[in-house]
Amino acid sequence: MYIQLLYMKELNDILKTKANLSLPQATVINIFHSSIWIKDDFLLQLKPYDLSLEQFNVLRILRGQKGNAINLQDIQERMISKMSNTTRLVDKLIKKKFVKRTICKTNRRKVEILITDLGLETLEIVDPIIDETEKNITKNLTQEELTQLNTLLIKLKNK
Amino acid sequence: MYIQLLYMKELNDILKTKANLSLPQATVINIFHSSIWIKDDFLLQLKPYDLSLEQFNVLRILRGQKGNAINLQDIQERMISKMSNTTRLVDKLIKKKFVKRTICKTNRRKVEILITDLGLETLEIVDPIIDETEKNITKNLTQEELTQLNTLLIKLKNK
DNA sequence: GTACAATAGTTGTATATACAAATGTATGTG
DNA sequence: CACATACATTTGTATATACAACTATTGTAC
Repeated sequence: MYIQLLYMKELNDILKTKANLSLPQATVINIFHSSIWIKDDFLLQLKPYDLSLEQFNVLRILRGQKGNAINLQDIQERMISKMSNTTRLVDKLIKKKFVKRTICKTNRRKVEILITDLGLETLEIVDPIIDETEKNITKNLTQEELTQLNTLLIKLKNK
Repeated sequence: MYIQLLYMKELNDILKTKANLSLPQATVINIFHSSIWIKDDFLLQLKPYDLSLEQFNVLRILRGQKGNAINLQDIQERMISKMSNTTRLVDKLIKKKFVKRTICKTNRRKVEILITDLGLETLEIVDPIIDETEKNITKNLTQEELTQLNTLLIKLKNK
């Protein structure tokens, strides 16, 4: 009885979820699944450091400024997902003492964000972990296949 | 002055975001960007019908049951992202009168979810819009390229 | 210089999601 | 049949995100 139920369920899965998918549908689903799969892996790695994926990314953006401050708009442009509320994301990084915020002297509407030493030190620890995760995630594909995948994804978006 | 600033900014973008990316890094970023790009498009299309992407997906899962009820666990297994709290997602669909919930007679721990006529009618309207969106999203790639992309994405995840 | 629009961020509110604990129900063991 | 355990869902709480309204500052036109 149990075995039959299991069999029915698997059959169902195949019928309901795998079959009948058009190529556009399958593509969309596969991209979603890949993205979620990768994101979950990253979050797992970042969790011990109390960083969300986007917080980690913003820290890297700030480090990329090499000591120069950067304002919120410019951060937003470089973010992976253009989420509304970079203010509050930065608030959280401030609370953790990973960044500092000062008001721009030449234009007081602007805010200048700068990574702290603690932020830099944290990146030093987390970076290799993320590198390793990225390598691990892509390890099933050869260099050529990865290049191909990137080419296809870029072509997908750009008319 | 303006032109120079713009130039500097673009140069920066190239240096900071495009260059120096390893193949694994580029792959991860491209998958994220594709996913976000597609999701935003879907959300835009679904917005007039007050449906989130996952709500729409659950409605389609329920329709796939062809009149049979399905419990929360089984819904969850078929969802795109295994988000915690299918209860509350279903609550929202109930509030919109798209689904009904009853307690399973043979196992009262379980809950049986069934799509309503209103839910089915809404799907009839939204389905072609989503189909069109999917086709539009994938229109830059040929059939062979889409097949290739799917093959690579599947290979990426499956060891 | 006053008035108006544009810019840069912030705050409020609603909804979404993650995670843990709690509730209620069913099942297996002695 | 009392007990522990497993199961299916719900609830509580914290955080994340989306969107709109708001504040403060700057630029521009007259």
